Order: sequence, then structure tokens, then C-alpha cells
Amino acid sequence: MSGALAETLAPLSKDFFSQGVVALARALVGKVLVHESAAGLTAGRIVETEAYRGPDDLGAHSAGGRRTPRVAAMWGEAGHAYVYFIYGMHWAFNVVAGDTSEPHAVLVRAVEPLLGIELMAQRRKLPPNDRDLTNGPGKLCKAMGIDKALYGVPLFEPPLFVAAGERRAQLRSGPRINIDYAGEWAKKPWRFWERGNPWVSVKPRD
DNA sequence: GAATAGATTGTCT
DNA sequence: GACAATCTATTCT
Repeated sequence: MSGALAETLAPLSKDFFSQGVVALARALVGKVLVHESAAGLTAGRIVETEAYRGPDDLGAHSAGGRRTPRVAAMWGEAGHAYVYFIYGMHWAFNVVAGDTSEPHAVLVRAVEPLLGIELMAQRRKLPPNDRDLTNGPGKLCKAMGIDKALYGVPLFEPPLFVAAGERRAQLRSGPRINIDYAGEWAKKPWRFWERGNPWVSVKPRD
């Protein structure tokens, strides 16, 4: 990939994030996530997202109005990062949506590597052409160097930001992954992905 | 390819 | 003390 591409990666404006959480989850598919870390630049095209709509949504960490230190970012301004640690070893990255009275967020579940692929491979200890590089929430965080240090940072300016990008295939939707405990809420079709994209995590029926 | 179990720790009850 | 918006290795078929 060329330096020319890197130069086209400018942050979207703050306004982009001011839309409903489900609309934002849809809009983010095809956009590019960029991280300018000390180790180097990585960028990936977002191909899979999920919307979490607390306090009503029982699948959300903010369910029932829960407002603990961990979920504080969900109660913050739209367009900031909500990063959490899960299963004792993985980080997951979310884009906060809604205003400060609405604890909403969009989980980014998979990206397609665009830039800094060698660095991603190094961080993941995998070959650069490996499909497992970024096809899952924990995997993409590891590959792109996203962890607690980026908790709450704005996503409309460096070092971590969302840039313009195009969808290359039809947008599909289905139930969210691994929230069976959420009852009826688990059935909502708030998972979105780009049809047929090989980087999507848990294989959907496209 | 599918199913299963084990890893490992921050967070909340 | 229980569990989690997951990943990996292993063991099947």
C-alpha cells in the first residue's frame, strides 16, 4: 500500500458521530479506523459492527442504567472510544454514540487490514497474509495496538480516528454475538457486516 | 469444518 | 466468588 493512501486518511468530523447508535453502527461499516501509534501506523477498513443501546438493551454494559467506572465512557460524548478488557485477556474497541444521557456504543468486531500490515502481523505473531489478523474484536485490538491507554480518547483526531471509506458490498444484518444472557434483546438485528467479506468474524449466512 | 475445553483477570455482587 | 460483547489449540468427523 502506498503513502498516497496514507495521506487520504483524514479524520471525519465530530458531527459524523451525532446519529442514532444503530444508524452509526451501519454507517461505520466501510469506514477506516486509523491508529498512529509509537510503533507505527496501522489502518483497517471496518467490515463488522454491533450496536449497543443501553440502558434498555440488556446486552449492553450500561444495561439498567449501570454507571460504573468501566462503562463511564458510554455515558460520555459521542465520538469517543470505549475500550474494555474481557475474558481475562482481550481488549475490545467501541465507538461511543448518543448524548450524555444515552449510554450507547458501537462495538467494532472486525476490520480489513489496509496499512501497517507488517506491524499487525508482528503484534499478532502471525504471517502478514493471515486471515486471523483482524477478524474479531480482540484480534483487531491486538493488531492495531488498542488497549486501556486509549480509553475515552476522541475519534475525530489523531492518534486514533475514523476516516472516510467506502462499502464494497451490500450491508447485511443479524443478531449480535455472544449475548445469549440478554433474552429478547439478543435477537435484535443489530450486528452489521459487509456481505461476503472474508474478514468478518463469526461466519454469518450471507 | 464443527465442537469442545482451557486460558486468565478486571469488574461487580 | 462468579462471570464476561473472546481466542486458541485440540479433538473429533
